[in-house]
Amino acid sequence: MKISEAARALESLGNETRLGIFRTLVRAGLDGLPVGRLQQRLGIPGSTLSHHIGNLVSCKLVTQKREGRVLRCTVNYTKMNALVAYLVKECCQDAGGC
Amino acid sequence: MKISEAARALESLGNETRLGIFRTLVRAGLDGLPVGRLQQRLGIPGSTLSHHIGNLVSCKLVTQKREGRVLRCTVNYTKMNALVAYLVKECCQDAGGC
DNA sequence: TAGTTATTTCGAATAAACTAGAAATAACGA
DNA sequence: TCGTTATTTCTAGTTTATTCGAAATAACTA
Repeated sequence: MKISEAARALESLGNETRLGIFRTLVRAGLDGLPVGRLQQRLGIPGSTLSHHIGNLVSCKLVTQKREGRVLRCTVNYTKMNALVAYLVKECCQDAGGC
Repeated sequence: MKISEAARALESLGNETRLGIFRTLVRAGLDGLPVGRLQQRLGIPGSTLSHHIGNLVSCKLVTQKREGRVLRCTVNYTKMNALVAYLVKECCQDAGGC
């Protein structure tokens, strides 16, 4: 993972509203949640919510799939795990290991 | 860890310059590095570097200790690990487990 | 096709972050 | 105390993010 890609994802999660959306989706698991359900749970105006979800999708932390009238959002666990791994990798390498 | 605290730390890491500083310190391990050494390695103007280090320190991802004329910066591994844990905790809890 | 629900896009106001030069402070050694 | 090195604080210009109402689009149902 490139540093610019990691920074982009961390920046996305570094907004309290987006982190709230993301954490709600993490708890929801593999099935995810429709946008409207997120709106119910979080109480955010639709345009604001859509803007933040778009941000999470654009850096691939969240994926979306249309199901009729509903857009279902799901955490991209592969991306999440890669991001977590990026933060800690090569730890203490310049000092000869932890 | 509160969501506001996690978002604050993620926001800090979500800037490419700061992420570069942080990753350099992660690789440096427990001994960390003086500010000047970071400046040599990263080639950032002093005032900009100081500003970003201050940001990392203010959200406790990095600690500083004066050693004579030099200020040594070290990653707060406890905080780093807590942040990583925050991102993945309660995963799939609303769906009955992963 | 008309109506309804779900969601996005547009637009514009407000707020905040990033950058870096210059000046200030801190700590040491002569 | 003076000079030198290390780092921060000040300041200001520029850029970028956040917010949300209103209007537009998408998909279904009658």
